[in-house]
Amino acid sequence: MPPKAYHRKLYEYIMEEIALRILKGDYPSETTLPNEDALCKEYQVSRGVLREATKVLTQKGLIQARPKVGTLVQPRSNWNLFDADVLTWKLQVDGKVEFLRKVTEVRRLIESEAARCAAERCSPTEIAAIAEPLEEMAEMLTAATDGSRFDYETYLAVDMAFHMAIMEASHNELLAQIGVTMRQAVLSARRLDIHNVKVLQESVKDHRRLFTAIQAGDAQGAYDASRLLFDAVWRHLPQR
Amino acid sequence: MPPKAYHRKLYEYIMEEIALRILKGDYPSETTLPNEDALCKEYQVSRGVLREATKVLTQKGLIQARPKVGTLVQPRSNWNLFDADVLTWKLQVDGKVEFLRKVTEVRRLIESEAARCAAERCSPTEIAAIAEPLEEMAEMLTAATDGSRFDYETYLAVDMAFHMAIMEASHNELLAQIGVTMRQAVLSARRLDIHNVKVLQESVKDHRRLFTAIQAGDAQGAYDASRLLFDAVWRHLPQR
DNA sequence: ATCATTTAATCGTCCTATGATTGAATATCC
DNA sequence: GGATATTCAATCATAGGACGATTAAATGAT
Repeated sequence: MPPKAYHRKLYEYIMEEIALRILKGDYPSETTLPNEDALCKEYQVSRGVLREATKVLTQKGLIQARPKVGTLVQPRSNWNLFDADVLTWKLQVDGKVEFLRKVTEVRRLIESEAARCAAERCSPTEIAAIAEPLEEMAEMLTAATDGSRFDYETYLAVDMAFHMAIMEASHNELLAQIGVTMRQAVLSARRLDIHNVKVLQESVKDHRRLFTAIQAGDAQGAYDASRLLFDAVWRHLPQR
Repeated sequence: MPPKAYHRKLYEYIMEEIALRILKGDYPSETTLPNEDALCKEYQVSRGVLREATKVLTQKGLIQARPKVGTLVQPRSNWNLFDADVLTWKLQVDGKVEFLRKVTEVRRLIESEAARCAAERCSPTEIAAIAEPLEEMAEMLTAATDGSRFDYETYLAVDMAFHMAIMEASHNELLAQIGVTMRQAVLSARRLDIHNVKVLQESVKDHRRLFTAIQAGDAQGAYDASRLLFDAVWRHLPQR
C-alpha cells in the first residue's frame, strides 16, 4: 500500500493516514482503533513503524493507548491545536469556515502585536529584510498589469517572507513562531484563494503603510496598519 | 538506569532524559548524538523504545535524524516553542528571566483578548464556572489571615481554574489552548514564587474586577482588568 | 584534477518473542 | 446471595536481532 514514491519516512505516511481517518470520522472519538496487529496488516507496515506513528499522534493529542483496552481516539478538546500538522489537517478537512475565522482572529492578534514590537525594537538589518520582499511584491504586481504571466505561488512565498521578516523583527521568538505556524497552516489550506490581482494591488498600499510605520519606529501606526491588513483578509473570508 | 517507580512509559523517560541533556548543552547544537546502539546501551533500553523517544523529539524540533550522518541536534530556532514540554523544559533549565518575560508578554496578549471575547460571548453557565473558583479564592485568603494553614498548592490550582474558565468562555478554542498551555508551563516552572499572602489578597480585588466586567458584558473593561492583572505579574517578575 | 565507483556508517524497516497492565469472567468464602 | 479474591485473556510495552536503504567519504579510473 505505501507508495514507493514517497520520500517521507514510512511512519509519517502512516501517521497522516490515521490522522486523516480520525478527522474524517472513520475512527470516531471515544472509540478504540483496531489493535496494533490489525493496523499493521491493514497498512502493511511493521509494528515498529506503526508504533512510531502512534507515539507522535499521542503527542499531538489525537489518541491515547492503554493496555488491555486499546488505543482510544481522544475528543477534539484534547487535540493539540497549535501543532502545525493538527492545524493543517483541521483546516483541510474539518470545520472549514468557522475554525478559519478563529485562526484569523488569533493571527490578527499575534501579528499586529508583532508589528508593534518590530516598530519598537527592530534593527536596520531587519528593516532591510522586510523591505526586500515588499519591493519584490510591488514589482510582481506592476509587471502583472497585462493580466497573464503572474506566478501566484511565488507571490504567496514573497508575501510570506515579508510577514515572517516582521515577526522575526519582533524579537520575541514565541510570538514569531505562533504567527508563522498559523500563517503556514492557513497558506497550505487555502492556497488558491485570492486570484484577483486587483485586490492584491490594493493590499500592497497597506503593506507599504505597515512597513513605513515600522521603519519610522511608529509602534501604534504599525499596529493599526497590521489590523487594517487583517480587516481586508477578514472581508475576503468565505461567508459561512 | 530507568527507575522502576516511574509509571510513565519508558520512552517518555528517555525522551525527557535526552531533551534535558540537549537543553543543558551536553549534546551541543549542530553536533550529532551518539548512534542508536550506543544510546540504547547507555540508557539500557531497546532500540524500539529509543526510536519512539527520538521520533517525538524530532516532532518537537529538537533533533533530526539522517542516514549515515547520525542524529543532529537542531539549533534552538528550530525548536517547537509552543509544545508544552519544550516550553516547560526551556523555562526550567534555560534562559530563565528573559524568556519568561517573553512568555508573559504573549500571555498578557492572549489572555486579555480572551477576557474581551468572554465578556462578549459567554453564557450564564460559563459565568457561574468563572464565579465559583473566584469565590473559593476569596474564601481561602480570608481564612488565611492567621498566617499559617494556607495551602499554596491548592490556591494555585483554584487560580488556574478561574483563568481557564475565562479562556474557555472566549469561545475560541485556539486562543484558550495557547493561553492554558503557557499558563501551565509557567506554573510548573515557577511554582514557589509568590508566597506573600498579602500580595495575593491585593490581586483578588483585580480578579473580582475582571469577573464583574465579564459578567456585565463589558468587553473593554474585561480587557483592561486583565491587563491590570498582568501588570502585577510583570512587577513581581524577577529582575533580570 | 575531475569524475565515477566502492565502501562503510548510520538510520530505516521488519520480524518474533516475552513481559506488564488491566478489564472482565470466574471461583471462593461468608 | 452478595461481596471479595482469583484467574484469565486481550492489548499494549519492551526486548533483541536481522536486513535494507541512504549517503558521506574513501578510493580508483580517466
